[in-house]
Amino acid sequence: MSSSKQRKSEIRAATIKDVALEAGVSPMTVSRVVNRTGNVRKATTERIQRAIAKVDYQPNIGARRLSGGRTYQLLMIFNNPNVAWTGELLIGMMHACRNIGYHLSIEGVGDFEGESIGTPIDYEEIAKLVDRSRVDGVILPPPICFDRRVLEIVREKAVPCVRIAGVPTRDIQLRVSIDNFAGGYELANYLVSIGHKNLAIIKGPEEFAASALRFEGFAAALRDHGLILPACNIKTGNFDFESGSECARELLRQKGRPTAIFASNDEMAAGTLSAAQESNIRVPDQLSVAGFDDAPIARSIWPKLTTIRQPLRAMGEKSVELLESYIRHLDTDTADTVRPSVVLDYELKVRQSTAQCPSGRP
Amino acid sequence: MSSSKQRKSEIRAATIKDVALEAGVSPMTVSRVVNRTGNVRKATTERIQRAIAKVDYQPNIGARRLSGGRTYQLLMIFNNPNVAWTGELLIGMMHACRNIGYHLSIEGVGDFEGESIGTPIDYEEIAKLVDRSRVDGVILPPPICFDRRVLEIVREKAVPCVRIAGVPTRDIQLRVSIDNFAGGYELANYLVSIGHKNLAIIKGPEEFAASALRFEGFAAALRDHGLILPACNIKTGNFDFESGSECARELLRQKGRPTAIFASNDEMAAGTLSAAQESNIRVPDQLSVAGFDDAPIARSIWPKLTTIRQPLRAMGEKSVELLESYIRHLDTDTADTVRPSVVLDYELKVRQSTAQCPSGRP
DNA sequence: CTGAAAGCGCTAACAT
DNA sequence: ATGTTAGCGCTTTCAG
Repeated sequence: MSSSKQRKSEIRAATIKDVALEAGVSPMTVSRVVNRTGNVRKATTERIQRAIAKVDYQPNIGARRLSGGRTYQLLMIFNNPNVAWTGELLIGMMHACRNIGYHLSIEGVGDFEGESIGTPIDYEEIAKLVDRSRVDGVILPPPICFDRRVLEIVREKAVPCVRIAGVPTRDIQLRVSIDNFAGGYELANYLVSIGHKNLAIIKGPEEFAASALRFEGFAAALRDHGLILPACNIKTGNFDFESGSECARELLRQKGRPTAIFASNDEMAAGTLSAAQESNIRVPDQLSVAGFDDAPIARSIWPKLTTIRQPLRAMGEKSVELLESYIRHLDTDTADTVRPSVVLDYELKVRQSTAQCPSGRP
Repeated sequence: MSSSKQRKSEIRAATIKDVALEAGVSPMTVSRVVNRTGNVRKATTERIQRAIAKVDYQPNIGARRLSGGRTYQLLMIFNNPNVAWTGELLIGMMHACRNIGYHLSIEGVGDFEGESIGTPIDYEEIAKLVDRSRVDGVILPPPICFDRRVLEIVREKAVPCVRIAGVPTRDIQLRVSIDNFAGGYELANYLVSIGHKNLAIIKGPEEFAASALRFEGFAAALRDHGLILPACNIKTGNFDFESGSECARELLRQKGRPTAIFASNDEMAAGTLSAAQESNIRVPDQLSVAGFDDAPIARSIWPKLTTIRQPLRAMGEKSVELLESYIRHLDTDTADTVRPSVVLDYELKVRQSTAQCPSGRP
């Protein structure tokens, strides 16, 4: 009377025995091939691989975790209330997990019911989470991946960990990111190329390494063009809509107000647009606004945002792949063959929120 | 040399045997309690439950799926490119899954790389997915839950299934939703209460049952107030930003243009705002705009959207709980004790995109 | 380089 | 109402 028995299309899935029979070897040898544990003759390996394809074998994850030391389970811990952003990563991760036979669980920490980033983190909760969940590895997206205490906890527990964004640290090597500095640089370069000379930036929170890099790239480009970035044109927001519009209001209130504002992410760029509209400043005619991320919101507002696109899904996939290969190499003794840091390509997306600098202005 | 053995805090997790020992019963009796399979004396049950708490026992899902008929795995199939929206559901689902000891996998079908809803569905792909993944149950959020062919496939495979939104059907009973009719009604009622008489609606795609209900509720409220809804004030969009602005442009181009527009979801409402801004129509002074969902975007644009809030996370949670209880009752013979349809509360959120109807206009 | 034996934690089926 | 037995599919360990 079990539920699964009531399913009509019940066909027994192929097991390791089926493959062994098909290839004329023992299950153990098949296991070695599947787990790439080496020490199998090439000819045998190929024969087994053909057999695997033929019977459409997929290892039973339940059996694996029962016998082996691994749990075949990864955990993503997140505290970013921007679900659209995190969701894009998540889709990539789940996709990669399916491909490599892993499960993914996710845990939200802190108050991500609200919209604002940076609510306090309960460190004990995280420690417990990592202990209890008994996962093979942990994935940390921003902003939690910038938190030193969290990184410490992960190091103490000695659980393999990959970070999305962030900068390399001594303890936690695995990392997937784009080149945030170059992204900031390219964006500034573009804004200058269309005539802007009086530029402003809304930085992200100080703790975000990615945010600092975007700022540095931006500033470097202005320097290289012989432009100055006055302190009054540098604001610091919180990566959310409210802080973006807050900072923009301050910038737009100034006498010689900037002709272009770079908000360090799309949410704050949306806030900037909002502030401009409140003040009847027309974008892009009177003001150019650019964001960073190419989050869904970049295309769901008017005007659509010029932005630097991060390949979030690809980053999610890569993070899982990287982590898994690291975990796998831990068991053999070739851990050092894993390249710890993967940097993916960004892309400048020019849309309607930026335009040639209105002539007649400095 | 296994990776897990290198973890410092390695403490063997409690097994069913530990519980049995602690409670002075056999593992089998513990199993019966854990799985609520009945036929255990109340006193014994309580003793076992205390033991479970004491040793902090959590069933090993791997062992469970290996021995039992169940896979303890659910599958969400989605084709909605709006990741923010689907992501909210997902968070709720994952949360519930963790609580009940299930795993969740997700599969995107169709081209959800793009932004537009309603790309063609590959039915064979779905059939294969359900076959291959061998899950205990399937969760279908909109819009895929409105697709008749998909529902047919699920019925043929006889796999338990819960739908988010949608209307009851003969074959697939399990369903979580809000009262879309009432939501549409309440929103229209509110708009009329603040003086609007010339109202327009942008409907969602015809196939979406939820969309049709919102429309009917909206229309009913107008009728009840003695107002008419002329055909020229009814447009049909695609639940995305582009179609929303497209429809709004048409509405605003008209002679006696409406003073309030209800877009059937927030994405289309955002598009409506965009169209208004293009035409220099000030919202909410000259035009009120309302959406539906309270998706994240409702609070990331200016002016913030008046909308009907759907409790998406709660809906995600409920869908998993409902499905699991159904699956569990399949094994015993009390399937009919599961209430198939759960209707959660919506909430009218009044924000800045709506205002008193400008007097002097009809 | 390959195989045989044992057991992971749990539950179905069969006792009692 | 409770206990016993067997086995799920895989990997670890130990033998060749």
